[in-house]
Amino acid sequence: MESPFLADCPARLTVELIADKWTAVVLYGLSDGPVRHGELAELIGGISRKVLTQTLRRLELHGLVNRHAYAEVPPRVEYELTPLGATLIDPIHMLTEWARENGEAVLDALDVNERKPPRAAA
Amino acid sequence: MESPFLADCPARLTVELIADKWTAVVLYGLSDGPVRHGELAELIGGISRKVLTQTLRRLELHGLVNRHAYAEVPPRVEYELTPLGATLIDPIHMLTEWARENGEAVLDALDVNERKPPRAAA
DNA sequence: CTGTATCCTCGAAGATACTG
DNA sequence: CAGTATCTTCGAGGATACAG
Repeated sequence: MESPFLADCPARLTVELIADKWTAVVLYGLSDGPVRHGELAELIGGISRKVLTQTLRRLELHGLVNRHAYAEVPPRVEYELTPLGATLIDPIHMLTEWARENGEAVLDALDVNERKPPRAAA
Repeated sequence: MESPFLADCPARLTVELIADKWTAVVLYGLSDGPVRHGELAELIGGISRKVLTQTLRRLELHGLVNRHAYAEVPPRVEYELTPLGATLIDPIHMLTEWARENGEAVLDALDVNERKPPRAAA
């Protein structure tokens, strides 16, 4: 009943780890070194503080990100990739590069296909 | 107000294209050549027909997948990657390879971190 | 500055039954 | 076999206000 080739395979884990609106973007935002919470929020743009925190928490939990809170006033908290997290940057870069190269083509296809009624295919 | 480095960049497009529970898996399932609807469902496992169809439709719309319906009885419909869609396989493979190599480490981290109360960090 | 709590919306995804 | 329609559930993510 269960699944053939991917059901419990680790690949699924990774996909689910990244497959939300922000995770990949957050990781990308951390790829140049430690960043503060607010800084990261601005860098990314469009993400709410709550969701950013949630995302970072999950990444921390999964061992991909380290959180370092400085006992200062005002508070300062920096996040950075763990060595494990850093290894995910390459795959993510592949995706962004793909986008840079093929993003236009996707938009074109979208544009063309939207002019045709859904199932009037040739 | 808007965003710094990724807001409208094509990378976001790709992430959003893949960032759902099934898209990457479906693409992966098509990476070996044309597959029939039901075949694909079984191959993936755990996906409902409805969601599979929806996913394929969106991929078709974005120019990543081709749908070929044969006028037979019983009906046969095959899906396959377009050349554009095929270029996405490499990045996706990167992810699955990452998972194969680091999936365990992630689970370990998860395991360790779950024994500590959330914010009692050292 | 950082983080949490609460409320709310919206769409993804599942179950099921039905059509071509 | 392929696909659609309907109903429902569930959680991600946004807004806001507040706390340390």
